[in-house]
Amino acid sequence: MELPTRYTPAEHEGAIYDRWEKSGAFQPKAKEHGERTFTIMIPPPNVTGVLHMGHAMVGTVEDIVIRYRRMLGDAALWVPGTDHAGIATQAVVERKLLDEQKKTRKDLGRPAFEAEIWKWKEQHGSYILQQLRRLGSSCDWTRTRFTLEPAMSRAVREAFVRLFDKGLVYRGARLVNWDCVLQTAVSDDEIEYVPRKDKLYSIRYPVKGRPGEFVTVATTRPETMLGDTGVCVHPDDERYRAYHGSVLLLPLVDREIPLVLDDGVEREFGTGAVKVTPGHDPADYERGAKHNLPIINLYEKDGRLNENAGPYKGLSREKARDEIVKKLDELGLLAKVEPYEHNVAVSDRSKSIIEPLVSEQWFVKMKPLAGPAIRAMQTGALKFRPERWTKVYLDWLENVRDWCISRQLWWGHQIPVWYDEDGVPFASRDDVPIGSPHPKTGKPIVRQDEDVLDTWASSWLWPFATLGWPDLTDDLARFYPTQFLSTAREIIYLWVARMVMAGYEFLDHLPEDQRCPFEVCYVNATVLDGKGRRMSKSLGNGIDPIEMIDKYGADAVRYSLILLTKEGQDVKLSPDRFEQGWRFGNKVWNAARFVLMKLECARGDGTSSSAARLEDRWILSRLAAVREEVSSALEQHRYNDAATALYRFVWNDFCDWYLEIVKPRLVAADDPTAVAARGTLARVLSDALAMLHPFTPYMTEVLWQALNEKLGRTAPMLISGPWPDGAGLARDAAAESEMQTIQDLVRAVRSVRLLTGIAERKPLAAHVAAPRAAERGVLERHAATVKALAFLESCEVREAIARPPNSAVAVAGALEAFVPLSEDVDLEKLRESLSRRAEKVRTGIAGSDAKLANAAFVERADPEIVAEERARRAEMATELALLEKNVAGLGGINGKG
RNA sequence: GGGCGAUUAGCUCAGUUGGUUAGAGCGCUACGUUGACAUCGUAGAGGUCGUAGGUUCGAGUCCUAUAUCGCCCACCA
Repeated sequence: MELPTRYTPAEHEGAIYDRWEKSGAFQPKAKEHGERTFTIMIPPPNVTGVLHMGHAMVGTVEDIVIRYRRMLGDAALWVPGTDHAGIATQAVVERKLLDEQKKTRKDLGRPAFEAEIWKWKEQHGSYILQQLRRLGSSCDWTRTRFTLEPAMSRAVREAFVRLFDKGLVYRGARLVNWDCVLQTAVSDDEIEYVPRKDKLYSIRYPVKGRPGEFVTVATTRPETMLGDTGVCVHPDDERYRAYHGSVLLLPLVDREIPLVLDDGVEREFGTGAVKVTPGHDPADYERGAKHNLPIINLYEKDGRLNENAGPYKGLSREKARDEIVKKLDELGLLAKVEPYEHNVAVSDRSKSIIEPLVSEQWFVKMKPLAGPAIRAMQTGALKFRPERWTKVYLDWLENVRDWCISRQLWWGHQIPVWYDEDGVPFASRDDVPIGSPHPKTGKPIVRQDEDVLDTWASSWLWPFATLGWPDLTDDLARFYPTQFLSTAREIIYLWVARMVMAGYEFLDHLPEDQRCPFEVCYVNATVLDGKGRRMSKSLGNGIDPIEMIDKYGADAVRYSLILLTKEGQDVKLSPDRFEQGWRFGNKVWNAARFVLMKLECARGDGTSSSAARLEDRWILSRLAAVREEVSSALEQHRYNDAATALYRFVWNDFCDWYLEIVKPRLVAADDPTAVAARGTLARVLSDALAMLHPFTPYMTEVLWQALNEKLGRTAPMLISGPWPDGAGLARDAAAESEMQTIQDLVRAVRSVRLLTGIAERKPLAAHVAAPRAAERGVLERHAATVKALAFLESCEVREAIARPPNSAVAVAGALEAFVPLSEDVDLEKLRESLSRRAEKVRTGIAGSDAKLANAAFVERADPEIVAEERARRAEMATELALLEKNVAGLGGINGKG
């Protein structure tokens, strides 16, 4: 089979992926004694989701890791799946319903609406997983999970009931973050603060019994005054000393509210007097509780004012604000309005302004769960990459607050709590029929709690629920705990920390040191746009990974992402950045194509291990080096270092030098030395493809098949490995050093050509002065190589040579190469170049002298370092002498002399 | 208010425990195409490593301060 000049991803990717999947390669291999398992659980994307660069990044890292472990021979398992994403999904389907049928979910009713969502999920729910396949993700699709499937429900109920029975979950009326659009509570972690230009209103509250006297308060939300039940001032604030113990008259409603002393009040801010609205402000809620102030709830679930707002009942928050400000102004109670910038709490999902309000919700006590998750860090059971996230994780856990887990939604796990006629709750693993007796009170059960659980209350069970928990399945025993989690920093609190808590809390059949759900949490880079901004839908600056895959191929997208991304460091990405990966792929493809063409001439011997020739020894030494580098980088999660090492090896060492050296011999099919070269070629290409496979799986698989076919080898697919074991490979310092001499001379001669304008391929005669016997030997033995690479028709090497008349010269270390010129050539550029080089070397010598002249350095530095410094200094001096001699020699008119 | 990250070539970024004359890709300049690849090759120009101190024989690398940009947490009405 002849490979085409261009690799066309679209022609291969689908077919290769099918073959991998059908072969069962994505599934962990059969269980064997003493096996090592390696498990990754995907961070389940929202079932409504569309693949973005963040997913691509996380997915690429995961796939590199799982492919590497699979090739190493581990029983590797990567479990895929999606998250039902309560609010997000419900919102999508509600919108669709409204658009298509002009109906709300309430029009449909709960069962019909839920059916509608399931229908939507069946149709669209695997979209993002299909996209992950395009990326090459080698997940075990036979185990695809969904956080709302029945098996997950069992796990969720089990977890809830256990917490309920231990008293770690409770129901109570608390001030929660209320999303007025979605009409549900959301947790503290689901809101964000956005800066907003607003107004600060100062309002006069009349003092009872002192006509004409006021206490003035400042607020950004005047409409909440209707819920005020007190005003706080600092006890030492002289301005208000006269009013201590006074009662104020709340304007508009004339409610009597006390002036309360609280040393938590900032005297400098505003007027130093704070209105207290315990029902609608978290800080006021606490102040109110401290001073026993009543709570007044002003709002309906949709954010309109309720009957407690008196004449303003039914108005929206905004409308009420306008009306109230207007009225206060009329009454002369509006003291001041000034522009003010502050942070406003906004719901992550609906982007609507959060209204804090008091309602009955379910909460999880977090403190007891946090302890083991903190210990996991201390015992080393859990590690973050980069390590700095450890602190972020611990800070959150140490200050963790109770978690509001009930949501007033229909899409989710309905809370497994039933109430008797007195409202006494009862948590159950199984459905409880209405009318059956409450196990504690004996009274009939009348209803199930209507709320559903926060999505994270199912996804925190993901690492073990996906393996069958609460049943103690074989899978659970075999694959838990997992080894690696690749994720985004936004969900360290929401998901990562909670999974760790859940692992310790619920897997109590395991010894404590085996409960942590993953060993390493790799926090990925955040992908920014070319201008350094976050990619977001609203900015429209996102780059669609699928579009990039269509254009450049999955391998190029993966490779580019990894090459650009140092461990966890944000990356600015513009579409053209994918070209680097694409170019590299093209290079690999063509190098392999060339090798395969030449292997065709091999007479069955592709495995010769005798690599006596220098270039063979050299490239195998480089291969040994890169193999060690890549393996160690992968083990240490330095993926970009691994990718870079491979890039340099393939492009610079293999293509630029090795292939160029062996090319002439390969072309001459009857050259007996070509056999050894072919053995080397096969070995290097094999190992390089294997090491590249985790990064660029598709192309390497195609080439691997072609290589094996050419060699008559029956090998399994590359996806199954093996990872190169380095057998027979070792660093060869002598070969690397000899090769260095050749490269130095060749580069020097090429440079001379360009600086003197001699055509690159015009044959030249070179006279090389090589005072050192070792270098002389190398150049003599490898004269053919040097001549071919530098396009020399002859290359005479001697210990010393006087510069021939009218010749150009190159200096490389202790080597001098003279090239006699047949025509009149301007040597000025060459002289400048030598001068520049001399200047650089002089700088080096000066630095070196400064060091060596420093007695402290010679005495205190490592003797090895000092010896190296002396050697380096001597080398530089040798080179400088040659440079200076030749600069002077070229000094005449056109260098003739 | 607290914490974290970034600051190195025109651009985007590497630089692993302090130790050569600070690197890569892109871009730029010059030259080059009859056979792996012009999506290529060869050579080259280009940087007082944000600033100021300090530690050290020696600092892009460690410490302190500071500036600018970004992110996270908390949040004062």
